[in-house]
Amino acid sequence: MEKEIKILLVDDEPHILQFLEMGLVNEGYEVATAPDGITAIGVAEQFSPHIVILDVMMPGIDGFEVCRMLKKNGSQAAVIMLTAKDEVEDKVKGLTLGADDYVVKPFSFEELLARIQARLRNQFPSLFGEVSIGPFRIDDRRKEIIYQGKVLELSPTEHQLLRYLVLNHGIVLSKTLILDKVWGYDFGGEENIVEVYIRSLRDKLGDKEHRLIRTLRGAGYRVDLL
Amino acid sequence: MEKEIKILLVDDEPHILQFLEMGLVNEGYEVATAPDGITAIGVAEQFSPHIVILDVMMPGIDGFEVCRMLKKNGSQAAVIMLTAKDEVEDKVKGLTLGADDYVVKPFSFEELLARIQARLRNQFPSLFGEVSIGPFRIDDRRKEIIYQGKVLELSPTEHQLLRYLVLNHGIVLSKTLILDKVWGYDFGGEENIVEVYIRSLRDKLGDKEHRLIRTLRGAGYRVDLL
DNA sequence: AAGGAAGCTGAAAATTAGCTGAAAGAGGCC
DNA sequence: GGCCTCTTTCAGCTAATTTTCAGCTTCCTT
Repeated sequence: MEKEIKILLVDDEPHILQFLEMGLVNEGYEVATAPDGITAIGVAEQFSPHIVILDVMMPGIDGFEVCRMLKKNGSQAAVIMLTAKDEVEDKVKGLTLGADDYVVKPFSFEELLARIQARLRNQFPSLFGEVSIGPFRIDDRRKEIIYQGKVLELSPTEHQLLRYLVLNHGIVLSKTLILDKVWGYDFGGEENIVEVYIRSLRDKLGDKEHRLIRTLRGAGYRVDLL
Repeated sequence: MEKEIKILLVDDEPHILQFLEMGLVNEGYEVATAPDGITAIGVAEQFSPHIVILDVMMPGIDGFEVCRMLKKNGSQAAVIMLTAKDEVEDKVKGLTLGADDYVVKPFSFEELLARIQARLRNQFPSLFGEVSIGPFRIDDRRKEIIYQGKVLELSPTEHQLLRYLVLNHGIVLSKTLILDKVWGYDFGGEENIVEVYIRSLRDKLGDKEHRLIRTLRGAGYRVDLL
């Protein structure tokens, strides 16, 4: 597996916090959260995140202040601020105070994700770069998986699943584990969905004999690179 | 066997505690237990476990708090939390407080085992590695047993049984014991099933003379490495 | 050598895991 | 709205696996 990228989320609204956290964990990031500025400073010290996502409007210390303090403490983290539509002039203020990027509420999760990745590429290029594993190449930047030189046409879930399987090739992964890692902890559905997606991947990989993605009855699945 | 891996179990229900302890000891782990959070903190300090398995719901200090305190005390341990189905949002909370993984009750023992091993691999890779015993190699990651260089094709039960026999080679194992360890304490069937499976293993190992898996009439079976 | 207990064996019966195709549901987009 | 893709559920199917069982062999005891 690649090195874990750590993100600290700071927002006073538990809803948003939870929503973002689940989404980001699901994307494979290591996530910590804090409900206010003070906590955030403390957590950041121990957690040393690569990225801090900061709500501007918070009770107590506001986002700008947190940002300033982080930088003062020598944090390497890139800071992305979340700001409401009618606080646009804050943008100027924010940039001068060290924030690296902005996302205006309401925003789509995909947009935030894109910003995060853009930042990471700028700030921590070493963490990036596509991985080649056997006949696979995983290009996170392009969100592509290349198999035997050809780009696979995958749905988002298929992509995540295959990525997870390939990065953990040679290891048996139970359906429950896969469900947790790919679908997330709160997924309420049946394990059968894993089977369905495995099938779809096998189809797209031309793995008719189930040699690439092997089934270990009663145990799970394992990718064997040929 | 990885004899020196230490696990601390914390749960207020004696049933569960005992059940898990037996299972884990059986798997070769060194196990300590604690019935509540306070005790757990104390035990952890002396025992310095590699893994702590924590029930979330406990009288007195709850799992989250214990987790936090452990980390504060500089514990290296990975923390796996046990949480009830309807406490799913706790998952989110837990991860931010330092737990490394979750298992949702009710869970199978196998599932917990898989999580433990996954964690160990992440956190203490040096402790890991497949075991070679005589002509056998047991690779738990791949869930494979190699005999004389060839991968054995085993059903789940066959795999467990052979693994248990080989790890305890040289020791006579009674059918009752085997039944308990491989089939579980609640198995209601006949001991004959052990004979049936032993036979199947002998077949697959080419052990026609019963020299590898020896029968000790009235006592049990013993694996003799040649 | 007979009788009985313990273990072996092959096959049948019962159970279950995983596969599959199709259909229903959920969003997003024009 | 209507159309698209993607996700999820579902039920029937298949085949692997587990379990039972009855008859057989082997070994021990007397």
